[in-house]
Amino acid sequence: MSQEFIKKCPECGGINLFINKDKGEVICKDCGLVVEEKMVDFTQEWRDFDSDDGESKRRTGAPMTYTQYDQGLGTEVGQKADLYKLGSKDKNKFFRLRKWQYRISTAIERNLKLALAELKRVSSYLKLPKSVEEEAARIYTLAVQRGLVRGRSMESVVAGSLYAACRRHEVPRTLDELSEASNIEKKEVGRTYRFVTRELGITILPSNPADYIARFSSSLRLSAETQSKAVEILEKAQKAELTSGRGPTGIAAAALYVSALIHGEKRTQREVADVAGVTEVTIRNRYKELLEKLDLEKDIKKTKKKKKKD
DNA sequence: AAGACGAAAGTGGTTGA
DNA sequence: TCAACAACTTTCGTCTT
Repeated sequence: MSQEFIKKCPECGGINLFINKDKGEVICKDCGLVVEEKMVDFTQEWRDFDSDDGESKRRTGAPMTYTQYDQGLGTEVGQKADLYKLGSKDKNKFFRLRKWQYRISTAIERNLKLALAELKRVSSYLKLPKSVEEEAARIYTLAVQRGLVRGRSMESVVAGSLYAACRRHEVPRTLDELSEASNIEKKEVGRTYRFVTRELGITILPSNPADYIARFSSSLRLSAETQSKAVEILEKAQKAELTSGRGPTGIAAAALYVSALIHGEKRTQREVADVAGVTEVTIRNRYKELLEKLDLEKDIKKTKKKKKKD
């Protein structure tokens, strides 16, 4: 196992790293950056196969999960059915405990319970993988704990968390898609997304146009060659610095459009624009840039000539 | 007739004073 | 907080297939 230990804070270079094993986080004491989340638990895992007291060292149980509002570990203080066993002294104690437990749990847990139901709904609507759903739930849980939901609607924070989780796992859905699935305005999703990621110190890698290709390509029913050609074009485009600052979907759409032309699988600009959620004009602009900088015109002409022969 | 192209004006978000 | 700005959209007229 080659697990690299982080010794310096990548943000400020400080060496005052605080390791919180319970939360699985490493936090820089100097600048507050969350250096590493969900780190591996390095404490000794006790395994004991053949001694008599092995039972007590075994760790079992259902896997812990963030999509369960109490992470599947909730405790209920007593059931009414137990009451008949207790004397009056114990009954008092019982009620005090129950009240106490009720107080501490309500606010946050009730919120989580509702929110995670919504999260699951949206997630399944978008057919997101389980890992993304988990990540989103984790992000949302953190957000609630830090009181970031105050003043925002629960749904919008859910949508923001999901969007962030998608980005982190490189299974990008567009803001439009999230907006549609969650019934939250696009700009609101974007706003809470930015807010949540900033407040939680989640590093956001700029989304890569190539990640969109596969999905767009399949909804346009393009061949695998066209798809890989599009990725190829994208790589060249990135080297020519055509991608920075532009919307990733527009670039992906244009690359796919060109690639389709080259392989004689023509799609109209409108068709491509629709699946990518951009306008024809944007595709045209990107398309024009691609032709100019990447010298692709000859490839297109080739396929045109071929067609004439047929 | 449908699609491609381009110009011009409008929109929402970022940035820097 | 405001203005400048870039990316993107909307709309519309013209050209091409």
